[in-house]
Amino acid sequence: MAAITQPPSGMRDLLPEDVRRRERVIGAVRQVYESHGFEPLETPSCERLDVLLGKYGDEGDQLMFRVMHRRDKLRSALDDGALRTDPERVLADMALRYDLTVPLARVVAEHQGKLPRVFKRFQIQPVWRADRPQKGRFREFLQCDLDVAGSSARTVEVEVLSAASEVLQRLGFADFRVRINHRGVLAGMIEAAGIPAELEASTFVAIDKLDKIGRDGVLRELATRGVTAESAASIATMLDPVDGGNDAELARLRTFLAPSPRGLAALDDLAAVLALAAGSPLAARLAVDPSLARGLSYYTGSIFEITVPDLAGSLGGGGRYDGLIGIFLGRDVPACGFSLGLERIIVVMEERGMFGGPTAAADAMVGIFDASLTRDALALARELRETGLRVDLHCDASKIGKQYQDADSRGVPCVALVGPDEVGRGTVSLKWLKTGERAEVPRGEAAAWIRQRLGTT
RNA sequence: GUGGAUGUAGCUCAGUUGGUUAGAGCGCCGGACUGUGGAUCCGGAAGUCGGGGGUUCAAGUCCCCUCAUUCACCCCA
Repeated sequence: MAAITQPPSGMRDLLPEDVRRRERVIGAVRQVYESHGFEPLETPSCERLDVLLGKYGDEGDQLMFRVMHRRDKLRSALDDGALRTDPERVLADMALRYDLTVPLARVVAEHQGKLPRVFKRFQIQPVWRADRPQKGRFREFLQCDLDVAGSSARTVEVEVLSAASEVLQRLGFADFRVRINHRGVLAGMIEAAGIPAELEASTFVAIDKLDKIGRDGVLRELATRGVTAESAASIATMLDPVDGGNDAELARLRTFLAPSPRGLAALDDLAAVLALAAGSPLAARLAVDPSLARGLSYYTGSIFEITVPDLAGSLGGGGRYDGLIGIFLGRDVPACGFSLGLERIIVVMEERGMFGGPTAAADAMVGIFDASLTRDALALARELRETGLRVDLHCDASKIGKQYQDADSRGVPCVALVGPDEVGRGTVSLKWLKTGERAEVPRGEAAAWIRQRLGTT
């Protein structure tokens, strides 16, 4: 039986063209993040299990890829009395990181003395989730995170969202929305609707499905989660859409949240963020949406999500998490961040044809006229490379026509060749494949000839 | 983890109520064309029909299991 050569489910090989596309997108992300004054950070792919568990909610704990104990520790774990009741906890001591936010929180706690009081960091690294793959969802994917730890100023929210939306703008997206809500608003809604606090998390989930299952769907969902019909109806009313934009939405919510001081404070918070964003390119994208909930349990304040019409999930999400670092450090440090999902951005860009044609690996290829002239070909390639051109060398002296064909099939725009005649005259024969133009020029002028055409075609 | 759809050549797909040696287009390789790619023509290679089991005289086709892909749910980037 032949070996299975597919990578593990939900994980992918990236062929050269894939890598080039990703690098283009990553380059844009990095450039924008750096332009906002954020510093790079990298952390290990694994974390201790205790660092990760309990930070994301039950679902998150289950979707973590765990790393088993090795050797003797594995053997003794197999003898552990708790093996049957909690095997995943007993058999594993590490897990692949599930996001980049919890590792950041750990780093802030671990290296507090070495980091600036307000730490603005970006991090572009893969994360792993043992989810079932589907469109735009993978088990290994790259997150592009941007966070500020150490400040509760609302400028942080605006900076983080501005950077994320500038990335998308620069990549050519014209139709994304930045949805924004606040955990305090949600808590206030639940309080005002008379739903007991222990149903809060469950209610979040139901509310979050509004755009997918509609108002009636949310009512049904709330009922199955144990919310009374009266409370559910009250919540549904609070979610009804309003005309007139964000100000009207805030005003409307203010009437519902009157009985909840926490809810009103959260509205003030949201209003502050909107006010700071006013007049910026971000402002036109921002949409207050009381149905946005988000499942990760560490969020405490504003929460955000960026969506486009043609993808069910989001291109990115984030929020404020003022309690997470405190779990590691013992005293709370406010923090807020956003994460763009590289794969999802690429899925949409590919579907929309936003990448254009394939890109070539080299600017020119040097052919080998025959085996006796191999050294001359090597020398020519060297000369051209010294001028900064990307130059491929045909690997052998196959038939000349074949060599031209090889160059063309790889998208290399130019072939340079030295045969016996050229050696005698000190020249190079050049051909520009796209136009068919041919020329024989003195060796020293070959690079200029190529460069001139690279710019124009 | 739950549900649906789909697995035939490198790619896209045909393949009749089960019936001889499983086909096409594109791509690939070679030739026509021994100092120049793309066009045309000619020729060629390429398949454990995802894997295993079953039914049958006979299975790419029917049944079961399994694996993979994909879409949706859950949740999320």
